[in-house]
Amino acid sequence: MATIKDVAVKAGVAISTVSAVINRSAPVSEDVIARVEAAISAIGYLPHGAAKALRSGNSRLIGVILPDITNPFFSMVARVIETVCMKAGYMTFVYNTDEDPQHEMHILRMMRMQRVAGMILISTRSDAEHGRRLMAEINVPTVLFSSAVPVTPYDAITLDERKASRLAIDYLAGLGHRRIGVVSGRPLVSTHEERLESCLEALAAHGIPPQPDLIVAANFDQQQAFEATRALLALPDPPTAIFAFSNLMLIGVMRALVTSGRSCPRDISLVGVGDFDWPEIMNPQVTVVSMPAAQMAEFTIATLLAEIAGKRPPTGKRTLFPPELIVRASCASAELMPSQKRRQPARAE
Amino acid sequence: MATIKDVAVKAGVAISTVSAVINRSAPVSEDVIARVEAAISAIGYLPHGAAKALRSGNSRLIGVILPDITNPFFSMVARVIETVCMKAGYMTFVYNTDEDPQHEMHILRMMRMQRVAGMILISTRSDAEHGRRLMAEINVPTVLFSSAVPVTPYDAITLDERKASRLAIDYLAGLGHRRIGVVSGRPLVSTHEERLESCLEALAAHGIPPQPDLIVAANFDQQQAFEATRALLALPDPPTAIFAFSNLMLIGVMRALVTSGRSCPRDISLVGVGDFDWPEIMNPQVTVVSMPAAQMAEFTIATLLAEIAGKRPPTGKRTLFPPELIVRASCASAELMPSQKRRQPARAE
DNA sequence: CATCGTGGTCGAAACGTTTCGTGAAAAAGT
DNA sequence: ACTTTTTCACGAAACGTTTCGACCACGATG
Repeated sequence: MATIKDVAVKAGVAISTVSAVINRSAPVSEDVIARVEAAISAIGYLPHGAAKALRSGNSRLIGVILPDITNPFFSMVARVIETVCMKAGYMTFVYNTDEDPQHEMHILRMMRMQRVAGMILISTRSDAEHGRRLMAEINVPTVLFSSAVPVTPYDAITLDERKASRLAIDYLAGLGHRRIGVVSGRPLVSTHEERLESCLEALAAHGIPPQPDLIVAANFDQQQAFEATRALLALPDPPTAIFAFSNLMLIGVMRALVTSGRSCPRDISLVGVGDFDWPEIMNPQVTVVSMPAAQMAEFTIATLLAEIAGKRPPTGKRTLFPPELIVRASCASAELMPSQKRRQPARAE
Repeated sequence: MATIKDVAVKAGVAISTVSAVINRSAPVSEDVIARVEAAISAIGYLPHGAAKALRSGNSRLIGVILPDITNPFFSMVARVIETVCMKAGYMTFVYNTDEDPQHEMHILRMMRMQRVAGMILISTRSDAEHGRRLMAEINVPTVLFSSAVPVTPYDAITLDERKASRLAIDYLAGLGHRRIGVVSGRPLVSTHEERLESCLEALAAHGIPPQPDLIVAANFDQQQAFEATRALLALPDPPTAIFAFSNLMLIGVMRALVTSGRSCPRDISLVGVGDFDWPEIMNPQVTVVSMPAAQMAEFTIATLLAEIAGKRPPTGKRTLFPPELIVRASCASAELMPSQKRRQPARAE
């Protein structure tokens, strides 16, 4: 491979001069610029990223750590980040954790070895102990997305989780539902904790006491949501509506409904959080609490870039974005439902 | 940040000795190993990736270039690659091209600046001119996935595209369909060209002459497939079945059906290529030609890793994987369809 | 006329590793 | 007891850049 030295001899100038024209870091005469550029394209020179990074102490690399790129929400976020970063002259490493804290630590280590200039961390555990281990491992500008880890000095960008729950529960309760199943996420994840807490508050506000048997945790996992819903439906007095904490879990719930021969919204109503790209092709078209995902992603990467540039120091603050209820066809009034007596408990299995 | 030198002084040994214990690249006494390891964890030393890469000439980086990570097919492939690479001690750069050749070239350049050890290139244009430009830019072990560029020395892993078309057309023709719409991809992409060619062959084998007005190209794009389908449905004599060349385009077709008030499979039958994760929640559940995506991805990365390790030189050969027809509920016998006379042409717009 | 920038160029040091040749000490062979 | 081999540790060079101080020529300033 050609090096900067080859360019220098070909153009008949010093190495440092070539560097100056490449980076426009010092004044160079028109004449020399032309010669150097000619030499560069003549021998097909491409700077060596690692050498640049080593010497300049700036890798121009950004790490993105997320639960699962297979989830359309995260892949969309990753694309936004990639695009913005590329424009700013940064490359991105995107890595999946599957929400496994140990794996997450490993990835963090790899990113630090690459001396990333900054990181975006999505949806990790958020208990204090994990927070401390995280902080020990991170010492690079970082912003948290879609989750809030306590006791960190890092900025966080999230949905207004409490409002999201309220939107869903108010809607369902407004339709007359009193037995509302909640397919929640994973304990210790802030998204889960906050949504769950305000779910209970919203239910209470409608005079509905906590019904522990209707609240199941499915770890933000599609298959677990499927199984949890099967269990919910097998209850002697099953819920008339279900609120699922994520898009993938909503899919799990829907699969459980078709497997059990339930029709939505005739037999049961459904609300999820997180929208889908093509709701028209789903059966039924689901009512969801949507989030301004693209804007959130843009704000996140802008915050990180500003912090890296040293323009804005980390404030440790949290920025909330407002959710929105999108009503489609997966909910019906509780009064219009066929009486629960008429329906048999799901066949034993 | 701590350097290897700090470790060396802390452990009271030479720098080269520390390097030897980190990389197990030379015999070191138990005693010294212990001292060095203690020093490493004491000061929290992490090797500097760029320095390693620069000196050793091995970045341990692999580039993955794909059209769009948002497409579930590609995100799944990316995950498989990430996992396998991580086990082999490589990190991955995943980048989106949106099938834009110019952007693709730019990404290629960035990857070469990072001195990636190898690349996986997915679904690019495959005409000879682009192939030449590509070859000028690439000089690193590479394997092509899901597309074949002619005149390259690189291995390619693809579906057996001809069989995929045959499976779909045989099935549809077997149901009695004679007017079969084809929502194809993008000219110059091998996947498109081969599928289209064998579509025509398969149609001919069933005594169906080419019907140019029923064949539309939608660039593998969901929205374009939507529009193309609208046009197809507005034809005086619309098709009774549609074959879409990709998962996303199939979604576009389905959206067009919904928007036009067509019911599938009553009014029109549908086959796509590429399966969906949760077909149960779709309306209707689609019949598709599926591909063994995970196995293909594993084979691809294994091939690349072997080539990087120098175990297997690039053969320039192409490996085909067999597609499979998965029959679900989106196709009906042409004879059972309401007569086409009874149906009005789609309302003008 | 002496002095002071200033635009343009250069050479060399440094970034944090790996690698290779050297050599001392210990182990093995005669 | 003397060589030969093996084992372990070391020092220094090199990887391809950036960056900084030095230098020179030249026009501007006092």
